[in-house]
Amino acid sequence: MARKKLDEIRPEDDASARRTPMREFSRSLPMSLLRAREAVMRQFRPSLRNHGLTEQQWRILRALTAVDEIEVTELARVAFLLGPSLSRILRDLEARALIERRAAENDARRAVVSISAKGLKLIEAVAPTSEVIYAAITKRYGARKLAELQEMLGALEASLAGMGSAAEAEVEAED
Amino acid sequence: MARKKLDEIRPEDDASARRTPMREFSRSLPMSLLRAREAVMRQFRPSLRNHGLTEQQWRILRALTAVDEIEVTELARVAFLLGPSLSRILRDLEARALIERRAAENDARRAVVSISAKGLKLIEAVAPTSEVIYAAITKRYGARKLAELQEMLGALEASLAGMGSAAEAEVEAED
DNA sequence: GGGAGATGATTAACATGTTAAGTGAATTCC
DNA sequence: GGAATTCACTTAACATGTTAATCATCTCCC
Repeated sequence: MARKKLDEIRPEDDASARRTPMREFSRSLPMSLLRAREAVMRQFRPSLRNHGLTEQQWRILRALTAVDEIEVTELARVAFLLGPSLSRILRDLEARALIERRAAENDARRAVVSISAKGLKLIEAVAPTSEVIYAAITKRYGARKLAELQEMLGALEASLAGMGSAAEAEVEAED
Repeated sequence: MARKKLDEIRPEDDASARRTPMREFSRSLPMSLLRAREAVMRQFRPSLRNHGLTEQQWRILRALTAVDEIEVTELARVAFLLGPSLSRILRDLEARALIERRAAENDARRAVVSISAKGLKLIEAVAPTSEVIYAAITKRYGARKLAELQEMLGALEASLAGMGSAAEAEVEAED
């Protein structure tokens, strides 16, 4: 139960002595992506917060400015939110009169959402600051490098798109 | 209030007609990072779930296998979790006897955490599948390209590290 | 045209993200 | 050496992530 104290082993021996060989934790791909995204979002969050918006609310309003109206399912795909999150947020945004919602013409199951005039006004108040931040990031990191990074991220997403979960064998083995 | 109907305008006119010029939403850096990370985590989540672990619980146990024991604050830094999240998760992991906790010797404020034998056993049960998945991702995307991507992500994080929020001027203006 | 299954959206339940406030212990500094 | 401050951690409160279940509609097919 009790494991070796730090002063009984040299730090370099630590990993090899006890562990299943694994990649250094902090260098795993999920952690790299998480830290990079957090570093970026940390720049934007204060400005959004000043305008009473969360990151996800901003994503939704932002997506709505690009279309006249859109069905909820399609909005979820575009804003990259799961249905339940989107349901809650739309309820709140509608209560704040930032969006409008109506039923689809030919299918009572579907709902169609659009941004309101008030929502557009809010977007226009936030957008300039967001652009300034984005420009600052681009300048710091380099426009070319940024484009290359985005291309590589898109390629990663694409290469994993058709990858059936490698855990499937394990699932079956434990059923 | 009412905005143009889709059949009253041509789709190409839509954006330029109403919007503050902004980057195409789906190509923004935060969205690219979010989608890429989700594509990766989608591969791992089923396996973790089979073992009753969330992604964050796994991160914590994983980090604990690399050290003998560690203070909570340092663990938060390594596992990239905020204090409140970590507090809750440690409480749960302790209740499941996957970790052990004690007070620091010279400072009653600090808590020191370590993984238990049961926790180690769980890690060793999950690790092989995780490695298989990681290997599959690496093969699909390319080992060299993956290394390059991680390097670029690290550089992005580093270049933004010292960047005071660009929203500061805005904050002061609205106070 | 009606019942079985599929579909779109919401609700439920639990875990985490995020900021602010609280608590107890150590440090500072006069 | 004690009040004020700082520090480590926890709680609180609210928003979102995640999976499962529910509900209403729609489609298909007999």
